Amino acid sequence: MNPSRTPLRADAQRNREHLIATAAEAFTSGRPISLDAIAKRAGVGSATLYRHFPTREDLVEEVYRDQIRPLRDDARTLLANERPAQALHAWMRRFAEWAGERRGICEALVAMSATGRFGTGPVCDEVQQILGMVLEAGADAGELRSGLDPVEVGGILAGVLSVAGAPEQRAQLDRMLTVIVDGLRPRQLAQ
Amino acid sequence: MNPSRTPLRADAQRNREHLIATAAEAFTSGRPISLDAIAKRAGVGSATLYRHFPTREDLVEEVYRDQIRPLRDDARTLLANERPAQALHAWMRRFAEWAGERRGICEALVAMSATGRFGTGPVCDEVQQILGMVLEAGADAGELRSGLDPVEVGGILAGVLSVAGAPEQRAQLDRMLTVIVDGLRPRQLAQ
DNA sequence: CACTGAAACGGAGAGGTCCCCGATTCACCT
DNA sequence: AGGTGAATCGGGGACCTCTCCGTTTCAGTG
Repeated sequence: MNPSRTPLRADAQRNREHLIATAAEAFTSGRPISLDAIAKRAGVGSATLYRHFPTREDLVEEVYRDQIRPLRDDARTLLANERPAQALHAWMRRFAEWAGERRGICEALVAMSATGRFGTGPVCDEVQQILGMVLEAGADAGELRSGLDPVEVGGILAGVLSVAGAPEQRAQLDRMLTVIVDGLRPRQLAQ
Repeated sequence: MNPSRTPLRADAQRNREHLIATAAEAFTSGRPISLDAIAKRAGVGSATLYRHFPTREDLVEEVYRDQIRPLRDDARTLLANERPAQALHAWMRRFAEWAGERRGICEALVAMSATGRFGTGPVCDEVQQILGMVLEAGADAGELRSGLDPVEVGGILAGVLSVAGAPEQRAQLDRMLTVIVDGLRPRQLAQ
C-alpha cells in the first residue's frame, strides 16, 4: 500500500497519524476548519502537515478511509435485492448522503477527477471499485452498457455532487441521477 | 436589466466599467491573477472591487457577457441542420470549447449552480435560455423528454465540465456528454 | 455657489493557503 | 555512549480573499 520503499521515520509516522486523528475530530464538528488550525491543534508546524498531505484532498482521503467501507456492503445488498440499474441509482443516492455528512469529500473527488487522480487514494479508489462492481453487474444483465469506465462514471457523479450535493438539493440531485443512470443504459437499436 | 432603482453615481459607474475592462484584459493573458491585483491595476482599492462584484463569479460573468452571444447563433444553426439530440450534444461540446478558452467560467457556473443562482447573471442566463430552446426543440421532436429544466441540465453540464473541462480531457468529456444526452431521451416504454 | 447627507472609496488587517530554509531529531555505525 | 548524515521539523513570510470603518466625493438644494 505504501509506494515508497523506505518506511517513514518513527517520529514522522507518529506525526502523520496524529494529524489524521486530529483532522478526523476537527472535521466531524462540521464547522469549517483551516489546515493551519489542524496543524496547530496537532502540535506540529503547518509545513509538517503539508509535507505529509500535499493537497487538502490527500488529508481528506486519509481521514475517511475507514468510513467508506460500509458503502461496499451497501452496494452488495442493493445488487442482491434490485435490478442493477436501480441498484446503481440507489447506491449513488446513498453515496450522496454519505458525502453530504462529510465535509470536503465532494470537493476532493472533483479535484481528483479534474487532475486525473480519481482512483488514487483510499476513498476514491473504493468508490471506483464499487462502481466497477455495479457497472459490471449491470452489463452482465444487459441493463447497462458494457465497457463503461468506472473512473468516468465516478467523475460524472462527483460533478453533479459538486453542483447539487447540498441536502436541500436532494430532489434536484435525484433527477440528475435519473438522467445519468438512464444514459448509462444500452443504446436502443431502434432510435 | 439593472435591478436597483437608483442608477449608479457617475464615479461608481466609471470604476465599475474600468474594473471590467481591466479584468477582461487580465483574464485573456491566461495566467492566474488575483482579484486584489486586478483592483490595483485598475487603480482602485480592493474594497471597491468587492463592492461592485461581491463574488468572483459576478466579475467573471460581466467580463464574458458579450462573448457568450455567438453561442446562441451556433445553437440555432445546429438545430437547423441536425436532429435536436445531436444538436444538443454538439452545442455542449462547442460550449466546452468556448469555456475552456476562458478562465474561471466553469468554476463560476459550478458555484452559481451550487448556490442556486444558475440563470442569474449574463452568461449563465444566456446558457439557460439556449438550453431551454434546444431542449424544447428536442421535446417537440419527441427526441428528448419533455419537462426538462434547463437549470438542471445546465447544472449537469457545469458539473462534468468542472471534472473534465481541461482540453486534454476532451475525449473523456465527450463520452460523458454522450451519457448525459442519452439520459435526456424519453424513457423507452419497453424497459 | 457653498452646504450637506448619502454614496462611494481605499487602506489596513484578519484569517487562509502554501512554501522556504535554517534548526533539529532520528537511525545507524563504531 | 558518541558521532554523523539524512530525514524531518517548524516558524515566518509571501500571497490570496474578503471586510471594517474612517475619509472622501458626488449630486442635489437654498
